[in-house]
Amino acid sequence: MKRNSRLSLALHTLGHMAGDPDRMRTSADIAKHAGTNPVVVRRVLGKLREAGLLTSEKGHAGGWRLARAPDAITLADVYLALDESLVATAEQEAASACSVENILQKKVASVLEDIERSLVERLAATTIAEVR
Amino acid sequence: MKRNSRLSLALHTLGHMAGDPDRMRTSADIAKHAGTNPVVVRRVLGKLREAGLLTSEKGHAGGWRLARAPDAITLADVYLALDESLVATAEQEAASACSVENILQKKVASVLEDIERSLVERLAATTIAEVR
DNA sequence: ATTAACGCAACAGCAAAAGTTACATTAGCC
DNA sequence: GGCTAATGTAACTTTTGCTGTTGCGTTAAT
Repeated sequence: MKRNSRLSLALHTLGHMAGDPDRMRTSADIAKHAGTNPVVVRRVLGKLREAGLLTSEKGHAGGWRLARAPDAITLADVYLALDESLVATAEQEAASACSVENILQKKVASVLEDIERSLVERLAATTIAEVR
Repeated sequence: MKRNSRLSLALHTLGHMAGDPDRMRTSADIAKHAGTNPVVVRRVLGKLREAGLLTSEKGHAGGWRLARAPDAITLADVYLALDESLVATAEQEAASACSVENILQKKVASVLEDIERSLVERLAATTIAEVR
């Protein structure tokens, strides 16, 4: 895998699940297809389960499945579930004694927040049913 | 210093320079004010010099100064000069055999490119003369 | 009871960034 | 001319976050 791979892994997996929603997949299957490790898969998909996008079942015939219809899951849902950001977060620091620093922080933070919002909007326009 | 500190360091320094453009500053002065190391300062400011935003002079009375008027340097100029990105760059990979992956990559890359463009636009709206 | 799955914690390995040291070069100043 | 104070740069160390890995407990189907 590569940098910022959690989102890639998540989207990739959900994309495939969208194409055959009833099939149960094990983390080992998924890992093999994605070229990574089952534990990593469980780590990432676990977050999606917390967010209500996936369900997992333990035991012999266990594995992972979508928790709702593929066209009811957007790329933004996945992105937000992982709470990792594709936009650098402004450094939240105690207000410094230096006014230049304070003004800059406010400016940059406000720009980044807007950008992040608009990123999420854009991602919300596509569902995982549309990526196969 | 903290994560993504090159841009912070650069903006912070240029902000101060904008307030007193004729004063020559040594990397040691700047490092002290920014709580970092002169070599790090030279590394970062060196990129700004390459981009034509700063000039440096060697030798006894050497140091750093703005290369143009403070109101002719935008935050975008600084951001672009450092060619580090606040928006994660889409992974440029050889087209995979997996169509889901290919479609996703295209979608995500296109969103990220738009977002990056709009970030630069937003940063271009503020000059370093406005942050003090 | 066995087997095959997830859940989780702990640790190892790696890569990028920052920090540091060291030294060459340059330019002002006596 | 020699001294001093600055940049330029390379090499190394340290730190940090992420991925990968191992190990083991728990759960459920057969």
